Amino acid sequence: MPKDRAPTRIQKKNRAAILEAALNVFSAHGFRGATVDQIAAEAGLSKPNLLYYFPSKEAIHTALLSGLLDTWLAPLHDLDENGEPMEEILSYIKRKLQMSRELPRESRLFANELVQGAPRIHDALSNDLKALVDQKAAVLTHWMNQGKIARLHPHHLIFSIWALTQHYADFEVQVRAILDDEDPFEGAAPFIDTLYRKLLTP
Amino acid sequence: MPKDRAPTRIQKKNRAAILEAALNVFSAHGFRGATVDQIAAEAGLSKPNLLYYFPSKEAIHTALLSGLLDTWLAPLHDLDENGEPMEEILSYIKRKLQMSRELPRESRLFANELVQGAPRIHDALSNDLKALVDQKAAVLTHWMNQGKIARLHPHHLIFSIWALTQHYADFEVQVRAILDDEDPFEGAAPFIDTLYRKLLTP
DNA sequence: TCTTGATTTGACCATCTGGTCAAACTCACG
DNA sequence: CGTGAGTTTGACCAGATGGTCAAATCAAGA
Repeated sequence: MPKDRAPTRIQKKNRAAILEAALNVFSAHGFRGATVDQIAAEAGLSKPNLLYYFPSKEAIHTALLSGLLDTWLAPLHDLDENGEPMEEILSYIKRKLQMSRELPRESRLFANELVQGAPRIHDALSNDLKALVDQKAAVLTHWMNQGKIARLHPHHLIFSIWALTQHYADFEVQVRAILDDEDPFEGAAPFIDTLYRKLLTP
Repeated sequence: MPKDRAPTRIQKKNRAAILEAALNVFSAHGFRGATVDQIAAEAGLSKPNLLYYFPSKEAIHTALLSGLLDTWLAPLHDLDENGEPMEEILSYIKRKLQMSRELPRESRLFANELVQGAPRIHDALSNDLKALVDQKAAVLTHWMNQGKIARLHPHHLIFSIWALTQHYADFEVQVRAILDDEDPFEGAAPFIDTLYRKLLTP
């Protein structure tokens, strides 16, 4: 294993290749379903070589998850309490859906983890995530009190946005099996926009 | 393996115990994450004894999935084209949410399968499921044409119902991590009801 | 009770999988 | 160049896992 000096050119390249490969494999098969050989092959490395960069399969998975958590929560983080309520929320939803479209592997990575009880990120959920959600829920409540948006349970409002947007990435096969040729996101975007416009109008 | 006569008392009991145990294990760990030993232990059988009733791990999984698919789709199947539109849809949603509450393992079993690309039920999706959804989508369209409910993309309307209701079962850990003590379904039911009332009112 | 098919099990096997290690090879830099 | 750190690999290992099998045990009808 490399010492903890500044990473060399090769280290940067290989670490990145490993994480990229791991994202493919973990998101498609879950933690248990992924094999180190598979990840190594996809990264263009031998298994021992891969384990030269990460001490274990678990370490790769952890690195991936924690590295992506911020990205994943960025849209919610960006919800601005000083902005125009309806506009802020609809733009949050738009960014969230965009994310499902552009980063479906990331979505499925988290989905896999969550469906199985989130054994490896339970802490992040009840600490970082909960704190962020509670804070934004307070903003929503404030807007409701001002009469800017309809009064609803703020947490469930956030859950509904997650559910609706991530559904298209997480259960893409199902959606595609039902929508023959149609691009799922093409129809989803206006549908979801309409939905929340109606729902949030006081 | 037992001959294909009428199943004996013992066969019935053990097959049922195996499927029940398999539901626990597969829904919690996914196909690859589940082990035959684990299922056998949970069913109170030895591994060879379990494999006396089902020829393979795969066979148990298949039997489970196909045995539960009907149950899973029953609420949608029951959507009555001759009923009162708004009432029919809201009652479908209610039953679907009830199902997530009472059968979360089943929900997660399918979720696990879907997130990973549904390798084992792809056919059922593009045949049985698609046919059912297309048929019910036509009913929704008819209601929209009659002006009984707001005009929306019928397929996405159905997807949204699935997303919102199943979210509470599939990602229960996440929901519970954020809602401290609160029963998730307690708040979800009125929220979702309000949402669709507003959305569907023409 | 006796017989026969149903049920159960301990022992076993091949394969897969995460991980190790020493030896070989490469690269950057003095 | 030469050299030492960084990188790569073939061979290997231990444990887990899906599955097999012959022998033992059990259940129920004649």
